[in-house]
Amino acid sequence: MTGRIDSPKRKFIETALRLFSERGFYGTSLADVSGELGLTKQSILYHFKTKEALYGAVLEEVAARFDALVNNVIQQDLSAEKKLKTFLAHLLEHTREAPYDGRLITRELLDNLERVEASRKWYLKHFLTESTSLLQDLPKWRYRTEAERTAAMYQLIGAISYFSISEPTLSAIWGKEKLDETSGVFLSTLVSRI
Amino acid sequence: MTGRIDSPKRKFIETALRLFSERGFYGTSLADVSGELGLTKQSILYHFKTKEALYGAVLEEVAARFDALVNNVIQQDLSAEKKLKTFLAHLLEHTREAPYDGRLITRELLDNLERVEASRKWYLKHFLTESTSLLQDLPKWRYRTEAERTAAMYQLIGAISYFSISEPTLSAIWGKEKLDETSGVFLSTLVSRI
DNA sequence: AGTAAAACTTACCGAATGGTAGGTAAGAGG
DNA sequence: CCTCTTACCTACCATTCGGTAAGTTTTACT
Repeated sequence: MTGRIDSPKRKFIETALRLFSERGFYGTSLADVSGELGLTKQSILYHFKTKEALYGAVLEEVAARFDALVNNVIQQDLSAEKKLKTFLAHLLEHTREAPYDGRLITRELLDNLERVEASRKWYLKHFLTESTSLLQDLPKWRYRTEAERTAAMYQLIGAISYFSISEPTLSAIWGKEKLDETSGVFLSTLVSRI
Repeated sequence: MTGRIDSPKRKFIETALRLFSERGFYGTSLADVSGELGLTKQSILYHFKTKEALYGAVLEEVAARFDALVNNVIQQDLSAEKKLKTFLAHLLEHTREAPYDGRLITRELLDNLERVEASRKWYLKHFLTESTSLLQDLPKWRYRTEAERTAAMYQLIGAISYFSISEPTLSAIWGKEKLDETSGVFLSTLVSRI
C-alpha cells in the first residue's frame, strides 16, 4: 500500500475523484486529470495501467472511507439508538464535507449496470450490510422482519445520499437561503421519523 | 409539438432515453442511438441540431411525465393523507415501470453541476414544488415549518429514487430473492414512518 | 560524486467522436 | 406529371480519446 501522504499516486487519485464525481467516467479524460496537476496524461499511465485502473483505485478509496465511517460508529460504546443517530449524523456530515464521495458512489450505482466486468467488486457490500445491522438492535425494529429493517435502512441512506447530490440543483431551484434552511432541519426531520 | 405517436423524432427520443439513462450523456454516442434503430447517426442530426438538443428533448419528456404524475394526484378528490400515499405509491410504481426515467433524472442532478449553460432549464422545479405541497395539508405537518416539510418530502422522494437506481447493484449484492423481499415491503415501510 | 530507480516527457497511433456538406429516394398535393 | 418536403444516405473533417514506445529528468541512496 502506498501509505505515504504525498505519494504521487494519491494526488492523481484525489484529482481523479473530484473530476470523476463531477463529470463521470466518460466525461473525464486522462488529460483532464493530469492537466489539473500541470502534467501530461502519460504521467497517469505510468502509475495506473489503464483509465479503468485509475477509476478502480478511486472507487476503492471512497468505499474504504464509507466502511471506516460505519465501523467507527459500531465500535463505539453507545446504545443502539445512539449508534444509529450518530451514524446518520456522521453520514450526513461526510456527504457535506466530502461531496465527491457520495457523488462518485451514486454514479457507480448508475454505471455499473453497463460497465460491468467479471472482475468488478462490490465495494459497497460491507457498508450496506453493517449499516443495516444498526437497526437490528433497536427495540422498535427488533421484531420487524429483516426485509423491513433493510428497507428502512436503505431509505435513510438513500434520503441522505439523494439530498446531497441534489444540493447544487436545489440551490439553483430554491435559492441558497431556502436550501440552507432545509439543510438545517434535514437531520432532525429524518431522525424524528425513525 | 410532435404529437403523432410514430413521429420519427419520438423513436429517437425513446431510444436515446434508454441509452442516456444507462450509460450517461458522455457514454452514449449518436452512433449508438441510431445504430439501435438500424440507421446512421446523420438521421439523428437531421431531427436534432446537436447531441445536446437530443438530450434536452429527452429530458423534457421525462420531466413532463413526472409533472403529470404529481398533477394527476393533486387533482384527485382525496384526503390529504390519501393523496400523499397515492403519490408515493405512484412514484414508486413509475420508477419500476419506467426505470429509465428515474435514472436519467438522477444523472441530470449529477451532471448539471458541470454541463450548465445559461439556457438550461430547471425541469424538476414544478415537480418538486407540487410534491412538497402535498405535505402542507396533512394535520401532522401543517404546523411544522416550511423547511421541515420540504426536508421530509425530499427525503421521501430521495428514498424512492435512490432505491430504484440501486436495484441492479442491490440485486448483485443481496441476490434477487432478498431484493424482492425488500422491494415488497418498501412502500409500507416508507409510509409507516410519515 | 555516482548510480539506479522513480517520475516524468515527447512523439506517435488507430479508433471514435460530434458535426458539416451535399447528395438521394419516397411520398404527398396540386 | 411536376414539385416540394420529409427522411434518410455517403463522404468527409478536425478533434479528442486511451494507449504504446522510447527517451529524459529528478530523486534517493550509497
